[in-house]
Amino acid sequence: MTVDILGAMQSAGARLTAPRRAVARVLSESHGWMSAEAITARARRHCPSIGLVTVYRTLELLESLGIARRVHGPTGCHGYALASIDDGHFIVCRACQQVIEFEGCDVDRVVRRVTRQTGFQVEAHMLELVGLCPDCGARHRTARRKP
Amino acid sequence: MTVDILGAMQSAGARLTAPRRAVARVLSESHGWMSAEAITARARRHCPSIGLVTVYRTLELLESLGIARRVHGPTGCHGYALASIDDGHFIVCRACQQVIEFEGCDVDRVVRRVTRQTGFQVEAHMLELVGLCPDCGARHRTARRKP
DNA sequence: GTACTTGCAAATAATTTGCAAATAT
DNA sequence: ATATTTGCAAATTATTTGCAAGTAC
Repeated sequence: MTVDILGAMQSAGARLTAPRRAVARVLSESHGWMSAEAITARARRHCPSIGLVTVYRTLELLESLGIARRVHGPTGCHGYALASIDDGHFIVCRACQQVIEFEGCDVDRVVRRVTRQTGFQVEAHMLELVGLCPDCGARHRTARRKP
Repeated sequence: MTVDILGAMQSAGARLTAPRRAVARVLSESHGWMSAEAITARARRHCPSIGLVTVYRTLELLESLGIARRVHGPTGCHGYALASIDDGHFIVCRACQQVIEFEGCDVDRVVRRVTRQTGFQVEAHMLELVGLCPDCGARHRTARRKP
């Protein structure tokens, strides 16, 4: 595990249980975002008794610790992925659900401008890029060449 | 109605029905985002027989025409608001749900950088700012002064 | 007149809550 | 020992679908 999820949970006063370890492991082994359902299925490999509810609760915990973040699709907000960068953002592949995190979103300039123009006091922002990862992009181009 | 929603629907080949007029009117009179449920309730004033399902279908239509856009909250994606600017973005007041649209998000620079760094081919982006509108901000400060 | 729309009821999907049993510390 | 955590079943909330009746054009 790149990020010390277990350590972070422990320092936060949360108990290290088998279900939580399982969710942490699944998330850290995933290179994309996963639905709660998918996480549950995978997590059962390491903790057969785990239920969907516990996964939701663990995700909630990880989210509050800034370790996981929701991935919003145009259809809804149905995914979770690990977030190692503080205030980082995701770029998501629409084909294979791969997620890469990036930091520095240059949004400060916009925030300043919009603050000035609207009088709003901006507290948070949400940025997500969607597209095709290199592999899916290549596959896509190949597919189009010979329809 | 600032934007000619009805005209746009008509040009798209959609029929101008009472329920659709009602939804268009409600959305255009709203200064914030509204849930499908809330839109239905308001729309009944103009079209008493309207049902939630039709509202969802109308919103889907308006969204496909680029006239309405979903508002994503941290908790989910449960709102809709009018979108007059092509490729515009929202700044949302977390207290009163007021929504103001702004354009130009300076995201191009980030997109170019992330494209270079990840090899992703970016097709879309999603940006939303959350904060307090001037009124709610003032109210908030007043409330804190005398707790 | 006909193809598009509507509204209902029911289906599906996503997430949350109550609570007794299990367990990490 | 004890407060936290789990998993189930059931409740909620959000959204979609099938279909007969209604309606804009």
